[in-house]
Amino acid sequence: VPVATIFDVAERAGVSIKTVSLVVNGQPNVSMKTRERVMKAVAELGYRPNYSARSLAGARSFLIGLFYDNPIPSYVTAVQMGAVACCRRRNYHLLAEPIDSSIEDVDMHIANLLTALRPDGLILTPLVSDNEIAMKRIEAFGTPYVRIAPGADRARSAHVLMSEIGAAETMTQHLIELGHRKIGFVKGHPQHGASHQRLEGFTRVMQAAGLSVDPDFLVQGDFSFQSGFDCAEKLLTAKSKRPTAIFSSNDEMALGAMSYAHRHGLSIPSDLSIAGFDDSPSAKVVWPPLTTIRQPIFEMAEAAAEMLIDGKTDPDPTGVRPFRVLDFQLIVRDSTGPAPR
Amino acid sequence: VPVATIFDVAERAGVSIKTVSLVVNGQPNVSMKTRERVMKAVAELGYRPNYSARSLAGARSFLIGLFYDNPIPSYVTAVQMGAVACCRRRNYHLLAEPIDSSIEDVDMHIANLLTALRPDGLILTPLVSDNEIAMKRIEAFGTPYVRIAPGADRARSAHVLMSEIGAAETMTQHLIELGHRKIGFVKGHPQHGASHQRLEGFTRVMQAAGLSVDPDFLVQGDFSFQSGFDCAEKLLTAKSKRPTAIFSSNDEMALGAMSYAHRHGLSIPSDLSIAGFDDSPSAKVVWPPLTTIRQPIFEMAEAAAEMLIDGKTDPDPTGVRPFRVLDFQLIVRDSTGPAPR
DNA sequence: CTGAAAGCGCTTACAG
DNA sequence: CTGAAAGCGCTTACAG
Repeated sequence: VPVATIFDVAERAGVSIKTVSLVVNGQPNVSMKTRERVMKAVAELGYRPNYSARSLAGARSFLIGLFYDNPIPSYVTAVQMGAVACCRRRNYHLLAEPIDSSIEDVDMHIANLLTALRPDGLILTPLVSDNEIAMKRIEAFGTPYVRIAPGADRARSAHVLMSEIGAAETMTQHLIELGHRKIGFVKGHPQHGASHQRLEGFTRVMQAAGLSVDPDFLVQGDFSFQSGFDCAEKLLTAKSKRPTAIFSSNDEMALGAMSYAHRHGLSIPSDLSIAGFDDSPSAKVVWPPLTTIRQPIFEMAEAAAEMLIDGKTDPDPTGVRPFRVLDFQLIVRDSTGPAPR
Repeated sequence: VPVATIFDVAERAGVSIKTVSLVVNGQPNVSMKTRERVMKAVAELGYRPNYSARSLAGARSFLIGLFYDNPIPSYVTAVQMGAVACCRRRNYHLLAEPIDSSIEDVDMHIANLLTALRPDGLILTPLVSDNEIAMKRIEAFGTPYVRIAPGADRARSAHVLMSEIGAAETMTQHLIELGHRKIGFVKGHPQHGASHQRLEGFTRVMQAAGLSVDPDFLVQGDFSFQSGFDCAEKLLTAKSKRPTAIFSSNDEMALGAMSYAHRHGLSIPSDLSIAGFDDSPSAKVVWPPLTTIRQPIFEMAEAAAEMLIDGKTDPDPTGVRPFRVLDFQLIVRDSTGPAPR
């Protein structure tokens, strides 16, 4: 199918292709008159610049890569929708790159993508945002990147996050206010830096309230439903001392814990309160609906894409990298209630 | 960052760039000796062909576009993972393009993508796979496309599907075997062609079993959790005659129906059986676990990408378009049981 | 089986 | 404010 090129536009508008290029790219220094003539020709011919040619000739590819490695579909989808929303407004496109960060070929995948496609920027979501190999490779190549919810070493790159600690503190406070004293905590995936912070928030508030954190009440999950189920078993199986509430580092594991409780005849929240983290769509779906923390995932991804496209990723003169902090929100539903007795 | 080009490789291997191009693209007609010399140089320099240059000079962009408009994250993610799996093997990349097919600018989005990025092929998933405007525009441009689960007009394009009718028949049979006679059916999104077929399968088996399909037992949903909730209300509110089982056109609505049942003290499956369609991750998560149909979504997307990359989308001499049929599977869990009384 | 050369559709110094 | 021209890194007839 024949498509209008920059030459066709130039001819129709009676200018050189240079001028067309300036207009199409929104550069200043073109007279109003000329600009209008060009825009008219563009519209009439339905001209759209060829990305490959642009990328080859110029410094931009108009492509943003999104690397993700997160087993939760709702998270992945929300990130993507947010990033695409921004890309659309700016005429960029999004390359979806699922990464298995457990595999060593993260390195090769990334090298491939960078040298072959030359994206203008990269968004890294957990667990990739804490992946040393990935960051090293990207930095060596010099492509700008912004991390979403980095777990550590924040100064290393531009990033967008919410206060994981604050959110965990808020939830813990909520449980304590309901009268819970023995609270079990289900940790997230060990490589997910942000979930260490969630644990920290939990611990801080417990200690501030004068409540000891029993090591038996701290169990290691991996964000999966199954691990939530298993952790609940560990927490609830010791009859002598069992928690009256479980705070899980994400919703998926909270659902697993809930499923365990159901199977063993515990009713929620009268026997056991359960709280999650994420506000995934299933949080509203389960029975009873889950008390959780709303993460502004869509907005975080949107902000990340924006920083990239605006070129706002370099450190300022004092060496500080740009970052954006978005707000979380405690969502109280029916899965948490007053402590029994 | 300086990167090796085809000239660097040619120089190092002592051949012309033409030869390098042939080798890199796996063309025949290069002597074993030359081929090896080139491959060695490629490896030593870490050469990776630039996609923009390739796309501009040649006929291929090595890009596949995935258009989707489906509110269910697990569906979207599965499709994407399947498509990416195939793309990776073949050195293609996936452009993620969420489409709001209710909006009229579907047309412009697609035109933009096609003329600007020149993808080598397009995958359409519901509801885009039944979108007339989208198909017209793509056909006008001449880009190969394959539809996943097209609802109608199958001959129009290459496609991959599973037997929606057969799956619905199987599920309906399952319910009848459990003794259910009054079965409510929750229809899917009206623009989702495949869900018309699910209704057809349901109707067929009901009639074959000599059971009338009460029009009051057919309610219109839109695939959302909320609509499932509302439909359950409609079905269960008439006290005189209420179904003993509900067959929902997707899992999400089945979960909504389940939530309604819970809120109104109906226990599942002893008072009411509920069946879904999809086998989404939440089907295992809810309580009780949901009886459903497993759709091979990942595999369907993988097959679609494969057809595109293999160039197997044109009609054969007799005019038949290629298509692939994958198998569904009935997954019986605890949400369906013997009919009450 | 392999070379030399044109050309894909842009951007961007270099002039004016 | 605008032109003429080089060049980005490939593919692909055209020759041999």
